[in-house]
Amino acid sequence: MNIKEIAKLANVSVATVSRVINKDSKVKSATKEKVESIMKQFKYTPNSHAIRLSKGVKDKTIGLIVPDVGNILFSEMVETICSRAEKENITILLCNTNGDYEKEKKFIKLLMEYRVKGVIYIPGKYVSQKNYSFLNEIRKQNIPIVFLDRKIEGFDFDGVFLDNYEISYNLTKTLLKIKTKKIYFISGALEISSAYDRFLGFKNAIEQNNNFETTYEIKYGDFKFNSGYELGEEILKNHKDEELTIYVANNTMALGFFKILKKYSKNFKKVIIGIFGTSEILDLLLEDQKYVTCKVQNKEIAEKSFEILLKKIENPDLQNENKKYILYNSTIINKLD
Amino acid sequence: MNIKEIAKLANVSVATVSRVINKDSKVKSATKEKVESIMKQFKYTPNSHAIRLSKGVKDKTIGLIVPDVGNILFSEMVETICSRAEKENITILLCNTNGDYEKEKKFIKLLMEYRVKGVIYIPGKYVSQKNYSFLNEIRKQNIPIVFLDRKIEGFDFDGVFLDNYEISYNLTKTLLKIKTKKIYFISGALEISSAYDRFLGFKNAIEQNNNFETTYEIKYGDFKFNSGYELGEEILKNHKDEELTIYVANNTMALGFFKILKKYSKNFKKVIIGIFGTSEILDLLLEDQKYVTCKVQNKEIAEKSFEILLKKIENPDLQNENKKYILYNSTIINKLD
DNA sequence: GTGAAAGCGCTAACAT
DNA sequence: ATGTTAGCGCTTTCAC
Repeated sequence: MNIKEIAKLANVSVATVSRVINKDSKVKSATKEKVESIMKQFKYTPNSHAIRLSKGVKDKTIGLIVPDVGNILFSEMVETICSRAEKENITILLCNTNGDYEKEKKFIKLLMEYRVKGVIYIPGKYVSQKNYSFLNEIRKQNIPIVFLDRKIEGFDFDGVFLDNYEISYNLTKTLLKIKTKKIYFISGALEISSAYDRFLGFKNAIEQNNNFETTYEIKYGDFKFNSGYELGEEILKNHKDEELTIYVANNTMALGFFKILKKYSKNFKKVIIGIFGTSEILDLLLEDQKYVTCKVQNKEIAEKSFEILLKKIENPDLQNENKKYILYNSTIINKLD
Repeated sequence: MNIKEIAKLANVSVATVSRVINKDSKVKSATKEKVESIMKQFKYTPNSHAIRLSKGVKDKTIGLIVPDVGNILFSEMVETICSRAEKENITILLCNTNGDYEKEKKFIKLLMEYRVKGVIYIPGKYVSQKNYSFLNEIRKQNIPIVFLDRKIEGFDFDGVFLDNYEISYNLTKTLLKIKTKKIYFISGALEISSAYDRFLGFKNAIEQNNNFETTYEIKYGDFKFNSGYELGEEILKNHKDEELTIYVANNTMALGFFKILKKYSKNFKKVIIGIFGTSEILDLLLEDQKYVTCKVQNKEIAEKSFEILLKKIENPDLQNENKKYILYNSTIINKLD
């Protein structure tokens, strides 16, 4: 149903219909009502592209692909990007993927169709069996894309990340200052690049810094509260020693771990905790603990990713320049004594 | 710069340029390169509306206006709405306002220009001196709009909210079961409808349920962590009695309050806390406390707002039907003994 | 391999 | 107060 058909049905010209739509000029109220009733009857809604094309409106929109806006880590990134975008009069199409491959693919295609000016992409898991060629397609369209926080192997795009490996390595090294037989590692899914790099940093730090005196055991979680709680319980209920050393790969799981730790804490004389990332609340909870942590610069990397994207949007000639991978390091916060 | 001009500069037809843009058919590589270099040189990017108009693509987008996506309360709402929207193949334009009137106005106008199919609107403060006539304009365009969580006085739109008054009234009533001389109320800005209704429920509960034996003092915060901390300190450092009763109007401020309470807790024998809303982390912190709280159904109201919007989008005839204001009540969680 | 031209659905200037 | 019509910038069929 388009304006022409409405016009015909109402026995008026398209111009009149257009006027009615836009509550514009002086249309006789009789005709106005007739047109409106026809529009209603046929559930007509004007085509936004036609309107905007004829009005000469161009718009700057970018796509923002996020695993889970409900997660405070990402929502802070989204907020940062929104605020910067607003200043540039750039509008944001928000795509929440749940970390799901199919949705990521669907959204990328959608954004291409929308002809967005650029994309900031926080992937979920990278599954090597899956086909990520949709990333090639978007490149062919010359739409700049910047990875944020997590990467997909094998694609040469710009990206801004935490230096997960390095930070985790240093954090573990600090943790090892307290001699322990064993460290439990509560990990995120290793298909997520950040989780993998954190694990790798942890593993290498152990292997390179203690002559293998310390062993470790890894538990696979999903970066969420409950998995910290549940994996924590698995560990706590089976651990007989009065000393416990544990490394939790993100702060949300750490909160879950704390919840269960409270229940079991009487069993342990000494609990040492390493946590990748902290937060105001975590600090509160950790007050009486011995722990090692670091600040996660999520807002900073989000902002940086936007700046890079902006530059690419404004200078399409840079599009095929060398891609930038930027890593943000972070100082270790040592509260071991 | 448009396709025609590019064509002219490259000495080819628009059709050829179009083919180059779309990496489409067999274009001689010489011509292809020539066209591409011209496009690059003039920073040409095709007009998305023209493309989509000619391709016959229609899109369903809605606008989502939020004070602060970085706030977990709202980000959970956003997540809920995103997920539902994705199922309906509806795309979301995210507008982060910072609670700022000017931005709200700007975004509403933007969304009208975009001809979005509908809007979900979480306002910031309602300032009666400001001019909210942009809401009339969007109504004239027949774009359905649903208020979420907070309202603007004087506009007859659909909306879904917590029953802030009722819940707060009940919460306070429960709190009053413990006799106290005075209750401190850490409030949000009263220009925010939810904050105001919570205060009103609190006030009326006190006045109606204790023959005015209990007095109260209100402190004005901004619903954020720091304001719980700072207002908490104001209260704690001046309160001489060993008993303290306090009502915090949202859970984020409650966390801030906890932080400062830890510092002062030795001064008090008995601290009773009322908190509007809770969370997994708050529960953790409250474990050894006497408190009254309630679950805030933020996801539920978000989902409901989407359902209402969807119905309006699908049945434009309902557009001018009676507006719905839906209030979500919540049971009080009583941990006083 | 390339071009000419119709058409996508609307707006807005100009006519009447 | 209403109609006619030339665009808006692109895609796509059909010719060549």
